[in-house]
Amino acid sequence: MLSKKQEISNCAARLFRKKGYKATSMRDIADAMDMKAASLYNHISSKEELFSELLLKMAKLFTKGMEEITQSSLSTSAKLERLITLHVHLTIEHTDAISLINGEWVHLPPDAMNQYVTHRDDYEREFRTIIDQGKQEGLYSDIDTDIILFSILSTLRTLYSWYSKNREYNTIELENQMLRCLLQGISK
Amino acid sequence: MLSKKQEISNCAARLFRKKGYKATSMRDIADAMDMKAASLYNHISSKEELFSELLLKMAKLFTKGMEEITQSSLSTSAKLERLITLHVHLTIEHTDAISLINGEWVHLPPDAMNQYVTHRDDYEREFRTIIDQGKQEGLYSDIDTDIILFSILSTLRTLYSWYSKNREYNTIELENQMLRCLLQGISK
DNA sequence: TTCGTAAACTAATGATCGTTAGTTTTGTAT
DNA sequence: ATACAAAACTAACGATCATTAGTTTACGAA
Repeated sequence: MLSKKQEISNCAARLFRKKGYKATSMRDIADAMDMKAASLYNHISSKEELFSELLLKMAKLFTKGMEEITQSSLSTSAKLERLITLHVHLTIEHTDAISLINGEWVHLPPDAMNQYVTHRDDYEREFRTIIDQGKQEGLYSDIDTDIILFSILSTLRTLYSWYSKNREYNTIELENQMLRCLLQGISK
Repeated sequence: MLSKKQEISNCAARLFRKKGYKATSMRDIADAMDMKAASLYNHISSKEELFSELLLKMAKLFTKGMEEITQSSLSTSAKLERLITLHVHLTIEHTDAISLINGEWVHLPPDAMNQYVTHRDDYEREFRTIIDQGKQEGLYSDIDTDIILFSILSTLRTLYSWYSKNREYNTIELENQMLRCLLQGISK
């Protein structure tokens, strides 16, 4: 069974996603939890912290996943494939919270913002390293690494919105199609 | 020379992008324009309308571009290429306003929301039709059309954020790399 | 049953929001 | 110079916000 705080967190993630952080009031969250706004403060300390914890939790999951991949002895191409499936898995398991990564992170308070941006920059740097390594090994085309990185990440980071409308999609099949689409491209 | 209303609109687009619609106050916009908030109302009628006009203007530009492409006699592959360059051009010319398309559109008031969603759905339907046509012609792989569409659109719709950090990129070269990346994929 | 605490409640505070009313300034055409 | 309108200003409105203080209820342990 989930703790009340966890319930509130899940509830907030859903509302932050639907209406945005600023447009979601504590009263909105309380209504969805069937309580009064003031009662929320028996379980959380502030709206900002509720939000920060959601985003930093996701950032840490990505950092952890990236560490496991970079420290593995997998081939470069296998590492990139693992990165794609990491995004697919985290998207399926944390659909609401992951949606906040794309735009809502700008509302983080300064301290959480710094932590978040550090996680994000580190993640992107490691991602870029893997692509560069693959290019050196002759695996990938000579398109600008930054463009490849941006293209793959923008698709993976938006997957949550597509997945929400297609939840019946088999996880393995979704992984498979994403891998083919992002690696081989759409041309025959 | 730009009208004052146009100046306010550009200014608002920049702030809405940076801080989000809800987090941007009329006083923020006024400060950036070097006036008082109340004075803005000599030129605009409300914050909501200012925002709606920005988003609907972009939606109409995409609808117009799509119409010109679908009504042309170009080959299917050329049509898809033109769609990609359409996104590149609109991104370069309306970087701030286009950024609102991804997440901020949820704050549209009901009437503008209906118009916006209609534009968006029509656009996606036509995009899908072109991809399906290409598959029938044997041009593209048999990956789920929805996944191809989502993958291409998510990249094109996020291009503004990448472009903002790489404005020195030559327009033609950017188009070229996007076309290669989205059509041929990254594998050699 | 009683005690103690966790968690709900009501009520209110100060801040900020979009917007309006009423007034003054600015700039231009006569 | 004068008249007039456009556009700036000050001041304030009602609404809503996150949060706090103080109080009551619910409930398991003794």
